[in-house]
Amino acid sequence: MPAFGEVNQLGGVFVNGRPLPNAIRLRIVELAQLGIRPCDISRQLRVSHGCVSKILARYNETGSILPGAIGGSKPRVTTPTVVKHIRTYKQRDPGIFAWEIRDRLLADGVCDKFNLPSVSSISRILRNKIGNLSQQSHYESGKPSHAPPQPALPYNHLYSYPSSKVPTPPGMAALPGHMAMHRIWPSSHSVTDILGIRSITEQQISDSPSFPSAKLEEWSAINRTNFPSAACSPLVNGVDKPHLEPEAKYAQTPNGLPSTVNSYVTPASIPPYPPPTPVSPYMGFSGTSSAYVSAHTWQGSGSALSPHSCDIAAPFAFKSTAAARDFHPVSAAAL
DNA sequence: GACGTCACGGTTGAA
DNA sequence: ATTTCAACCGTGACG
Repeated sequence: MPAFGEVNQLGGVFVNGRPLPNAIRLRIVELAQLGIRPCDISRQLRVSHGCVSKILARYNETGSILPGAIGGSKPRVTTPTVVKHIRTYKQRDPGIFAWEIRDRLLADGVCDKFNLPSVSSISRILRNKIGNLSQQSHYESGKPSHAPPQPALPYNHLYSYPSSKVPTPPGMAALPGHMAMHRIWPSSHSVTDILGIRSITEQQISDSPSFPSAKLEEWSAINRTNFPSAACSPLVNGVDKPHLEPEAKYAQTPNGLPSTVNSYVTPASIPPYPPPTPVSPYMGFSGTSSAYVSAHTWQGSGSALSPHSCDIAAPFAFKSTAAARDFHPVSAAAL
């Protein structure tokens, strides 16, 4: 369980161990593209400069503003296909050693050096998944390559999550100048379908607490981190801390925009610095939505980003089946 | 003063 | 159901 939020040296609230809300991530990139210096962005959004630096660096590298995939295990190398081959090798030569199997997997092109299971993994497979072949083989022989049923999807596919460690795939050009998150999506859905473009992104960007989790599903399919509560919970200085600001949490503007992002400076009206208030971390999110809404010009203001406003927004089809999970229990508890 | 980097303490989720 | 472990996080400090 995350703490109830901590306040950094700049007065911003953050949740240790958790990514910044996407609204803030977006703002960081937006402001940077407007020519605002990272140090100013840091002060303005009350995010540590190290974090700003990291987010901008990642954005420059991957085109994504989204955080990497948190948690989970490394992609499995012992896919059903590999297991099947191991089984075959073992059936053909019950006395085969694990290291021999390993060599054969490589030689036969079943695996390459990057996904070749370790000898210990192979041993484990032999022990746990294949077991006693002398008993199993005749049973198996009648079955057409009945490898372990799951998972149907290759793990590597699933793990094509956006991450600095997962550079832009060869076929997918980076799209500097706007957030090209869609390029990392393996989904067969159209980008528009996935993203829902503005309607979704506006909610997302504004961290609508009521964001329909269904719209987040795609993301969870490619990201081990089902998108954090940030995507659907209210912000406190950009941090989802419903309990900190229960009222602001549900404050929504007439057009459906929650009041969360409004405290960020909009590109069209960026003062060099935020009020040097010794900010209550919650202050910025007190629900004064009007500022953001009325000055909601970051999309159409002719800013450097505006030509790609949809593209900017697009990446924010944050998907998370866990988003609701993350958020609601917290808010429920807070209430 | 600005900024890149990294140790740290933290969260997460598959195995 | 619980534990382990390796992924990621943002902060804060250093250079």
